[in-house]
Amino acid sequence: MRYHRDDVVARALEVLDTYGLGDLTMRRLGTELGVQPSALYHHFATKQLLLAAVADEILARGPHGPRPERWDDRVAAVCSELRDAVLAYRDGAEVVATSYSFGLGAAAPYDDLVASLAEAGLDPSLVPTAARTLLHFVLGHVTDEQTHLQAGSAGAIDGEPLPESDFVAGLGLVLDGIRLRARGDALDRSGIEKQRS
Amino acid sequence: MRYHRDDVVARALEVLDTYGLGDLTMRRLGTELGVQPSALYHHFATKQLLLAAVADEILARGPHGPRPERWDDRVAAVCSELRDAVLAYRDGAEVVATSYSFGLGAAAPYDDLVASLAEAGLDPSLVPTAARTLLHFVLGHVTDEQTHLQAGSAGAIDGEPLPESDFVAGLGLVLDGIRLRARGDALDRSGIEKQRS
DNA sequence: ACCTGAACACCGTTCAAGT
DNA sequence: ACCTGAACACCGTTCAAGT
Repeated sequence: MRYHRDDVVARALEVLDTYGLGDLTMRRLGTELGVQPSALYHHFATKQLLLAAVADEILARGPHGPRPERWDDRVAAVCSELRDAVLAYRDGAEVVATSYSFGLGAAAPYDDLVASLAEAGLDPSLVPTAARTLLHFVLGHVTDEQTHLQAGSAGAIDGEPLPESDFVAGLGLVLDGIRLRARGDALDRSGIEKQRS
Repeated sequence: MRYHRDDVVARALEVLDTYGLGDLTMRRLGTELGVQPSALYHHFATKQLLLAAVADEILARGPHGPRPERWDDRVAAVCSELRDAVLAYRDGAEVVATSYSFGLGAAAPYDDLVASLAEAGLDPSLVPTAARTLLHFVLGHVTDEQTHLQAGSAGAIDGEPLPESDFVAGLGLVLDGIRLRARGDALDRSGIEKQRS
């Protein structure tokens, strides 16, 4: 049997979801496809690039609802959809976060956030900062959700499943910090607003 | 030569800082100590637990300035010291973030944040949420800083070094969201404050 | 264009045995 | 208490060669 790049990614996604990231090896994936591990290097130069393609596929398969009109609703929607997308696959958060941190994949949510934040009336130099802050929150939060959920490794704490509302609450914190600056305000250390001149 | 647990951690830290996380293997560390790799399992049951000890040592060696009196200044100080601590060692952010996500190490900054936030006058159910949100921001941001700094791996983007002010700006966003709630306020979607009843 | 077969240079971990 | 020696069951990647 002969495969294309997309077949390899699709099967990698199955292996990931069924056996987890630790068992998604080039050798295991080769076996799964009935092919030598070396054959995979015809499609991807390194395992890291394969994983970046897997990350992008996870995001592409995620929900894509209608984009709300208001910039802050749109930011919230992008973050929620990102969360839903990675939660749909075992270890999805780790795959996407790693790929993002290497600058290889997961550019789409970042670009979406930048586009939405550009309309907020923020100081333009704050837009990339705000976008990355949101991404760090979402990826960190969902990584926690997925690791705490499947406590199994040595010494892992067995926390409760984390209620869905916790994501909304955390996102609300960050979003309010951004909303304040969108109004041109910021809080000083005492929590008293400083009006824009 | 015979070693104690602490000797092993100290040497692991040297290997980490000199050669990076990818070269911090049980075999490499054994060689560095002039000992068989299997000898390390007398001190640590798994590599993961060794890395958790390394993470805790990175934090212990970090700066420990005086704790400001105001809760929000104290939160900012904890976050800044956490950043400084992990930036002091190559791949320090990744080591600490991984250890934290496994629930094995890095509990100290979390506990410090919870203690400070407890005095903020927040709804108590929001305290752990705010603490984790801050941790996600700091660890995500510093991981970015360290990976983008040493662009070297395949396909990595070679972004500029990220100015120090970007950390302060991002932290300010999250902190303002928390400050708003500490006052008993929150912003609705239009950025108009809702007073507590 | 896609794959085989074989090799290179590694991993983490276990375990009986030594001092 | 701390370590050796040897093994088990794996890794990612390269490369000449095949169709």
